[in-house]
Amino acid sequence: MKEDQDKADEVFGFFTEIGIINQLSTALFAKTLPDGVHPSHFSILNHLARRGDGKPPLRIASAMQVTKNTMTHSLKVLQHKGYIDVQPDPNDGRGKLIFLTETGRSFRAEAIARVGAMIEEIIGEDQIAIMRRIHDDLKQMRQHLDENR
Amino acid sequence: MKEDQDKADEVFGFFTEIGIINQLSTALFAKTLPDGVHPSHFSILNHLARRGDGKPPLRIASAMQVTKNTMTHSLKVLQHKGYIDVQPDPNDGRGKLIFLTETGRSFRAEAIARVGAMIEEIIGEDQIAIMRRIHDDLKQMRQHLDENR
DNA sequence: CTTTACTAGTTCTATGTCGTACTATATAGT
DNA sequence: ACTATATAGTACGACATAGAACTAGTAAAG
Repeated sequence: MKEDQDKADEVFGFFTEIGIINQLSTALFAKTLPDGVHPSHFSILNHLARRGDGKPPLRIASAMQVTKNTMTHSLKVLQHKGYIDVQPDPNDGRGKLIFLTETGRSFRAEAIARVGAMIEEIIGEDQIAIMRRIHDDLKQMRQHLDENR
Repeated sequence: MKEDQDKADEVFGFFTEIGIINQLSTALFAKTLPDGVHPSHFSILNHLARRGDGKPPLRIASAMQVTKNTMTHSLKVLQHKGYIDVQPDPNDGRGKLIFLTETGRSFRAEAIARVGAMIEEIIGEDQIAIMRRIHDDLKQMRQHLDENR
């Protein structure tokens, strides 16, 4: 019983640490982004730019690990800001396809530049070393949680 | 320039992984808690039980890494559920002190039991090993971010 | 074909969190 | 003592996110 408690404490402490790091990095990121754009919204633009646009919302939602409800909302915001273009899927009457606009691409470029500058300022050699050291372990942990949810 | 881009990608990828792990673990945790109690609310009860109650909201807020606004809201919920007791601070006319009720303590005990069972089911030797391996690095990263926000 | 089951997206509602502004009390500077 | 500044907590509004119920279109079974 005592050991169970210790184990629970260890697990709890670990995920608490993860949560705090996530909170701090997200806040830092949000402060850096222009025009009050939320990190999750930037992530969508970034995903579309890197992996290619013209994808349906549901695909993007699963890639971003959010529900489709959230994606509907986020896309509405991005569309209203003129960063994306929403078109019907010609092959599926229910579906839609999301495209980056030129405005969206240049916004992303500017955001990347700002974030890059922030990273230069805050993330040093030590932090990069930590990231490299634990990256594989984190990936494995993520996969395990993903498979057991 | 190319190297800057690579570095930014690496940093971005790292925090993305952290974010996903946080999201998955929080969701898992939330599903396990009884009575629809939010993880952050459980954390408050847990904190009071472990570190001792009779503390002012602001102290709890800084320990939980949330703003005092959020703490006001969370405490209102916990008070409404009868898990905590809010009393004026006799030494400070502005302040309040938060105490766990018996209901709150037994709720926490039940939650601990459920979470413990969930952990037994999902977190194996490999995961514990990962946690131990990277714990110090995570702590260091958290401290660095905390000092540079 | 027709019916049934599934999938894509939206709407509505609820909730946790934060930012800003505010009140009330406490402390420091003069 | 008095004034200025700081601190504890609250009120209000904004927003990202999730769950449940719903619409519309697709696919599979008979």
